[in-house]
Amino acid sequence: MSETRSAVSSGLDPRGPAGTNLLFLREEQMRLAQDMLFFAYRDFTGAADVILDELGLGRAHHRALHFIGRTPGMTVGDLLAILRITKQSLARVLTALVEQGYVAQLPGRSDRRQRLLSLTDAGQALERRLFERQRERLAIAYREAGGPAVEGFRRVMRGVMEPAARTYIDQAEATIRPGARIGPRIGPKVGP
Amino acid sequence: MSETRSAVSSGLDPRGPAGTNLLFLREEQMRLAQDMLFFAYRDFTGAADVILDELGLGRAHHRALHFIGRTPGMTVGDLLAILRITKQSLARVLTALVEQGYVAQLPGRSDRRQRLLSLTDAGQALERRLFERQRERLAIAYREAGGPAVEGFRRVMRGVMEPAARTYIDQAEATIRPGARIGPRIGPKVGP
DNA sequence: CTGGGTAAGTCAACAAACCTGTCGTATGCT
DNA sequence: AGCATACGACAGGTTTGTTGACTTACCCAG
Repeated sequence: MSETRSAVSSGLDPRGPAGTNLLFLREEQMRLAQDMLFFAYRDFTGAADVILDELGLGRAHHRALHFIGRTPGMTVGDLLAILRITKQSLARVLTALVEQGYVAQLPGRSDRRQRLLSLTDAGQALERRLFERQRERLAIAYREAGGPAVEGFRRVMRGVMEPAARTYIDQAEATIRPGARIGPRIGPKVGP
Repeated sequence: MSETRSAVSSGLDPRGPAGTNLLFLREEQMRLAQDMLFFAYRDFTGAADVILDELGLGRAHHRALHFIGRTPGMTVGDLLAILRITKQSLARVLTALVEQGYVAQLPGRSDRRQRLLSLTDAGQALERRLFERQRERLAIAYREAGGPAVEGFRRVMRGVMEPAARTYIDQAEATIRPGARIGPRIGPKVGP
């Protein structure tokens, strides 16, 4: 079943020699990107679902787990700003993760109102299991596409994001490639 | 506050000239891709939310609208296979779109059990409005990244998807670039 | 033409993951 | 002391997804 057949019947035969309607091509290009973002995100996130289901957790939990693992010691507010959900939505997910021993909360040293988030050993182990599934997909993609393509991928993805997210990415990238940045130099520190 | 610095405290100073721990870099590379997929998807889909809210529609409606617009004349089953949701979830969205005059259903000619989906004029207009918002983001990304990067982006995104989605993409791509395919040749074509 | 399988719609009940709004507590800053 | 901030919690609501059982209409093969 399913077949997934495309009935691309919309006119505009671009058979003309020099003319080939550039506007049409550009638009098609972008609609294709829409498709791809949907499919890639669907299949990438879906890769971890099996494990998640086993544990009775959802994708929301995975997202929290991922970002806490990325920047241990982050505050609840930071996580809120990244996920763009409300405090209450996060609270539900977070308390579940804390209760099940995946996430630890420690009072901030400089500001004791904060509860700095980090993964416990169990949390790290779980995050790793989830990551491995997604890693497989990504490894396939990177291998098939080749090094230069991966660089292009990064540049486009970066461009789609909002400025704050770019800053996040640039900082993370600086960890692994201390030279050669695309965007403007970034300041010493960042507001949310 | 927030700092957002990754506490890569796990030993192995990659300062060594030739050694630079490739395994670590590869893993960081992939975690970075995880981040980017999240941010890019979040911001890309979010771009259309303003309009959606105005009309009391959600992202589920947008997704349906998009794919129906992409391949007019598709069956409900096709759409189900693409979205990967249940019949009932789709039914809710679809009946709303039909009732509000955005989507038309026509009985199939060869198989009259089917109800072929297409956008009405109003549906096309709405889809275009939604698309324009997302197009802006994409235009920025494409412009900043440059042509070769876009090609790389496509290759990686394609690799992340499941086979069925690749086929879909390959067919859509064949419309705008009849030559030079990466994947295997695809079947004859499909009547609308 | 009859019977079995298929495409789609529908009803009912439920769960996940969001949302708004409000309040309280501890803490920081001026 | 007074106001702002970081976080948690309660109450109630929406969207979007789920399962399962059932109906209607249709295709096709025997």
